[in-house]
Amino acid sequence: MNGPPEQPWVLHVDLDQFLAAVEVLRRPELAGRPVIVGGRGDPTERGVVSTASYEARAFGVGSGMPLRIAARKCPDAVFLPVDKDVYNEASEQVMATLRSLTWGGVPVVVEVLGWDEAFLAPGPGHGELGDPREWAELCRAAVLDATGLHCSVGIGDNKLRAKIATDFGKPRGVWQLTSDNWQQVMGDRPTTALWGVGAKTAKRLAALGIDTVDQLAASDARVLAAEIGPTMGPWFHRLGRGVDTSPVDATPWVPRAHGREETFQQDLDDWDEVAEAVRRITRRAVEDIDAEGRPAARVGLKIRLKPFRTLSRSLTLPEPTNDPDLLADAAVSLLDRVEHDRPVRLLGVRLEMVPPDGGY
DNA sequence: TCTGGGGTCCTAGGACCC
DNA sequence: TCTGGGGTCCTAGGACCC
Repeated sequence: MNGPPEQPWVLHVDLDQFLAAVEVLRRPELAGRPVIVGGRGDPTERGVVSTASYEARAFGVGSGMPLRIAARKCPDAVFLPVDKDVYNEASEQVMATLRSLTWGGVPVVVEVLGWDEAFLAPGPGHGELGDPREWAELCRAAVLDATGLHCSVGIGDNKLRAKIATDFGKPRGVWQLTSDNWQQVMGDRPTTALWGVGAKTAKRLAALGIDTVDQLAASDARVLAAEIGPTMGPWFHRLGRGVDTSPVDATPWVPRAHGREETFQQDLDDWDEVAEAVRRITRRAVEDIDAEGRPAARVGLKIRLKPFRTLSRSLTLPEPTNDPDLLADAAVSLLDRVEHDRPVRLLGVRLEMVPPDGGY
């Protein structure tokens, strides 16, 4: 089954090694060198790799890897700090370029997925669309021309298939995945090849005798519903068949929450210091909800203890507020619900905002 | 060897109400 | 003496994604 009939094709555009590419763009002398962006750019600190350039990936460096390990694998790499403002700016330039495109005589619909990804579909009332591969190449050329950044494009008959297709096209390529070749391309692959199936879910499915996409597609949806849940079970079953009817939707994304967190270079033993850190991190989170213009309705605390264990605590405020002191007090009060018996490695404060139309 | 920081959505159980 | 059935809200935690 495909997406909605008015969107016969969906494209997924994904920038190649986005953070590293943006850094090379402003420092051309780095071209061809292994570049690793992550943390504060100091591989002796606690932190992980956000993006490694293809040159660095050749040494076995990848996203999520601790910077210290990355430095061991690739000692000659250039380590750079994450510079959000610059990536935001580059991202907006890319998205503006995509929004300016037309297909079938009308503007495309663009759904932004993050810094470096977007879904595209022909807009309502479009005319003849031609070969989507040709259009995908035009799209790649437009992004390169406007920003100097390379991207890959997945073509699908729905969002799910377009998204999965992109990986096969990387880097700097185009790949098409539809109901015609879904089973041939995906059938023998493990369930983790699907968007939304991670290691934990794969293990649960394996316990039901489901290891491959084919087996998931052939499974009994009622059994999955009973074993995994009435919502997730049938959804996984649809994933196995590549079914997705959700439209590409240009409605601007409305954030529901903002959070800040911090991993300490040295674990905190002193719980007065922990409380102080909670206050400091809360104030930073308040900046984000202030920028949004909506007060917080709930406060959540995330705390990682050593040995490695992550806890969360949360509460609903009596009244929504953006008062930094009230929010800091609320966040600190959540510490009372955590045993003070182990050193703290990470603290996070999450503020859930009042919905924009919700009122209160 | 050590495991970031920013998010979203779903589930399950308890409290509470009618 | 036995405590239904439906609904909402709150909290903790799991899983996943980029």
